[in-house]
Amino acid sequence: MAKGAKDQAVSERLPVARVAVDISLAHLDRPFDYLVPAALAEAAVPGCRVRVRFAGQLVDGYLLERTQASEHQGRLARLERVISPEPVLTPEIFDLARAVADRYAGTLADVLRLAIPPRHATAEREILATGGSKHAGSRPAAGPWVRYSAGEAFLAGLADRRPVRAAWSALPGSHWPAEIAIAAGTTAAAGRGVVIVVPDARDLELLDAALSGVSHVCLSADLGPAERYRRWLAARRGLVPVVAGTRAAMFAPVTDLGLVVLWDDGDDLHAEPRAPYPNAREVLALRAHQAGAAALIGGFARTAELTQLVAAGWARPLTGRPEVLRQVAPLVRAAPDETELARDAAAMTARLPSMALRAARSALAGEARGALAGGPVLVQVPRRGYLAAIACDRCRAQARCATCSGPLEVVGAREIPDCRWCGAMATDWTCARCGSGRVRALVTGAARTAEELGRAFPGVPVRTSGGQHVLATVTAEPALVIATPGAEPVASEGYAAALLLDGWALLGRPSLRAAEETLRRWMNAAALVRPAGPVVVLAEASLPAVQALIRWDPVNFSERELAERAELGFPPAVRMASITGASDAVADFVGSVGLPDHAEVLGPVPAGTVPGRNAGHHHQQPDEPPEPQERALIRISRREGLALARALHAAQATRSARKGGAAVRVQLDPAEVA
DNA sequence: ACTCCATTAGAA
DNA sequence: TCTAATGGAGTA
Repeated sequence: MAKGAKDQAVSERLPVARVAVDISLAHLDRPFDYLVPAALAEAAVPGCRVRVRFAGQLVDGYLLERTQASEHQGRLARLERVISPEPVLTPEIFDLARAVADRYAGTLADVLRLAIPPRHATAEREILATGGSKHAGSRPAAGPWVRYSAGEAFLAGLADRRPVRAAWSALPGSHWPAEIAIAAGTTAAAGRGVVIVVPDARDLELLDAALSGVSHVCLSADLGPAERYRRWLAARRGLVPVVAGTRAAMFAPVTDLGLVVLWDDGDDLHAEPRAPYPNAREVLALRAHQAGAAALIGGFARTAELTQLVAAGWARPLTGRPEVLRQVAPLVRAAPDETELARDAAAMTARLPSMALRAARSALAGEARGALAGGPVLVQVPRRGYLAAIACDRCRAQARCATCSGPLEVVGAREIPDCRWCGAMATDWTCARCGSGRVRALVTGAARTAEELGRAFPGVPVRTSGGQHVLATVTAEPALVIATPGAEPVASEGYAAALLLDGWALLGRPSLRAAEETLRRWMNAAALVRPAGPVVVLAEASLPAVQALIRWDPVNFSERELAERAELGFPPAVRMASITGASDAVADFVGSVGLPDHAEVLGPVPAGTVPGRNAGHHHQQPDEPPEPQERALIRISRREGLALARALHAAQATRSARKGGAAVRVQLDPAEVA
């Protein structure tokens, strides 16, 4: 039998390769079989990257397994190339990625793009020299964990390699990176791997320092491709047992995973913005479940989702001992915001409640009779996004868009306000209530607040942290530290006091999560204050979120929150899917889904527009009219969540197979539903 | 994105 | 009856 070069011999051993192609079309979301040429027999190992001809073109893919025979009836094509024999897709990560895709009605290809960093050939060739110390340390002492009721039991579980799962409520003032480092060190000393995920680069820095005694690598988005791949490979090759990082590290391939850790699980940075929009909490919980690993998930506050995991019996509370909490909890007082005084930055210092000013003054100066020295005072102010809201100059009603009733804002130095929801310019705005045509800023930014406060405390240094300039730490010197939520620096010896000025902006948002999110931000700031230090919050004391802060009781608050959402039929008590896109596309798609019984369709309703000048879509004309978007929600019981995801995926498959109509975005558990 | 194949319209 | 044109399905 004469054969051309193309028909060269096929591998004798396991001649068939099952390949997942890197194409994110729902109807192609399954393995395809290829023949392994004899020349590639050695390199074509399970998990390696390959290149194959698919539908006439060369595409990347991952080799899933080698088998003896194929089920496929037709002729098999051959692997074109093995990109490298490095098995980057481990069995654990494959199972996880498949489960995440199924959970979120997405494709394996999309999840693998999030999970596996691009290859860097040079980094792959190097013999690794990693940052962390090489040998596994000995088991660390329980240290701060003795202050938690179940702390020692949890560590004992880690040491015994048991899958203990904790819903962690960190004690205020605790140095949480050290507590995580002890849990990680205990797991590593027991010979198992650890994955730790924190919201941002600043948290990662703190954690990196705390992990100095544990062999680890840090993964974050700001590493270059080479360094990123180098560290990721170090974990994959089993050279380091512990990986710490931001969101993408949730997929890090550590050897013999024994513990997953997620800090501050309510932070929206844990939600991946790319399809299929997985959330780190869900991914890590799924991963711990599949790998038989322990889990440590939580923060100072408690999310309804984590409470749901406790209610389902998946995790157990890990909370501070009551007697310890009584000693360390900040002394919170509420100053009601009756006069809308904080909304008017110009008058803010003049009219700041005397309680807040007194607290700040004595904290800066120290207390004469006690041993307490003066120290820094943390002032939490609204984030930039909330700052630029504007109101009617005469009657102070919030200025709203004439088209869609969205809030108006002024961006940068521009004169004309535009709508934050639909983007329409409000050229001829008049107040709907009093008819005035003039607007004023409701609040100004942190910089302005800093300026105003500085004037009220002459001689006291003012530091600001937020936006582009985030401070990681401040010294124990007396100073005013103005920070936006999430950017609060850690004070080396704790803050002498904290003023929480952004309550109205946070609580007033039209969001299902407004109260929970507000409490989370308050607690994250208040937790940085010295034990039993003063905290003043500008909000009505009777509000549940304020009560929870005063009593430092995130668990009870969250349980009520979850119960309330169960009553209203909101996540996480139920599962929700959102379908977004052009209006006919949404209607079309929803109609084509073979919905499971008891699924409930809400809408579709208008959902703003896609901005026409989006830089990401290069072929869109700048003057193209923005396309009106609609959104439908589908609600179903948690039990049937997987069935719904499967149905949505199937509908996407039908749609992508015969390229019918415009794309729709399918999102499970969207961050905002209200 | 590309190919293959079935179906169908058109012309001998 | 043959052939070219067209659309839809499948992609190994």
